[in-house]
Amino acid sequence: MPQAEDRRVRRTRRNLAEALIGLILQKGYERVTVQDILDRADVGRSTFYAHFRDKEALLLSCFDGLREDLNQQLDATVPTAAPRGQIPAAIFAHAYQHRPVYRALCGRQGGHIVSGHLHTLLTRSLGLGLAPESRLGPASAQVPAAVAAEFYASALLGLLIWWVRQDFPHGPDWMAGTYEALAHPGLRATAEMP
Amino acid sequence: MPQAEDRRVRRTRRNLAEALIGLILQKGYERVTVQDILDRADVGRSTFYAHFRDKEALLLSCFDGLREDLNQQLDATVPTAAPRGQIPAAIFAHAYQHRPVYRALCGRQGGHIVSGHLHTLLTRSLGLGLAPESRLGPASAQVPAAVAAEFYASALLGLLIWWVRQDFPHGPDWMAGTYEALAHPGLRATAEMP
DNA sequence: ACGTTGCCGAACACTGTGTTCGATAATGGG
DNA sequence: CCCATTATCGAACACAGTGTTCGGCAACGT
Repeated sequence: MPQAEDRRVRRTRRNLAEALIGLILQKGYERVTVQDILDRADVGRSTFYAHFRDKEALLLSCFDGLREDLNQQLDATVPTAAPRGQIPAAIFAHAYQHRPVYRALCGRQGGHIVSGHLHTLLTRSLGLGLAPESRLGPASAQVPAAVAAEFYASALLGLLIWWVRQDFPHGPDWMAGTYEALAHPGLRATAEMP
Repeated sequence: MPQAEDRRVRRTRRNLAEALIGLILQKGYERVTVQDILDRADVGRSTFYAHFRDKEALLLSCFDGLREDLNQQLDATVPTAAPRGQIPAAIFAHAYQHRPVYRALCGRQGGHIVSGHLHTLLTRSLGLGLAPESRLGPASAQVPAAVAAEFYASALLGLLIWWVRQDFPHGPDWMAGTYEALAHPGLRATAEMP
């Protein structure tokens, strides 16, 4: 039983991923060509296509790496059935830990592909603990859970991307706190009354 | 002095725009080729490039059309220096009026290009009446205006795109109300107390 | 009616994509 | 340590789409 897989495979995939990320930062995802990746990673053309259908598949594999790592981190901090307040903080912390990758995937130069997948991911995560129909927000109106999830996920993703593109001008805790303050002003006012 | 421009020019541009929008709905922006547009619009290749640098330029010209119309509508309803609460409602109303175009530009098939520009537009609009540094939200924490604008703009855009992609399951007023309820739960709770 | 201007259409060079295949060399199990 | 396996290389190829050029024709507005 092999320990994980052929060493050459790991090497190739890692080289390709690193090459792509570096190139995105240099010239932007759209302008990166498969040939660029090949040259930078020093990998043969046929080899590339043996691993990935196209440029986008490679990009998504990078994203998947991050995603797994994030899930692992979430499961670690909160063993089972977590209260959902943890998620935003975990996201910001994770992004801060992996600044270079996030810069490439969510930065100005990154394509919008990853942002889209992140959006889906966040919407699912935030909408997880919500009944299909229920009043939302600390206060009044009857807002369907799906809509609320959409609202909060978009807002969170907006802050995250803004943060990345401004090159992390604040700490992850500050960002998480700010998000909470904007998302649940009522709660915050109560909880932090001097 | 010509009334606007050569009739042929208007015809060509209109045909191209309509062809693009139709094709986006059919096969998605990415898959649309310049040749597709040419065939559908029944316009010569060289003519296309006499008007637009590439596919994206045509797309942006469509977006610009919408944008101007929206601004005009905003200026109409609120003559000068409007309170910013009107903007979300105006956006939802505008989208509802131009459902077909919004479906193409912000729908699942639309590229992410327009969404990006819309995001910029909304962030600017919502951040307009805010001092560079100030406490935000009805309650506590000291949130910079730029961050708050980012938050609200992303949330609004998220709801808008969700709405379009669900094929407008609610009225524009309901959407605007829901947005307000989620964005300013404190205000809502006060304003709508029975 | 006329000068101007936009349109056509076919040809062209060019860039990038994705596939194929035989030869070579690294790998991990026995 | 050896060997069967398997990943990689590299070069060639067909293909799709892009953006440009230019002469002739037709529609336009005045």
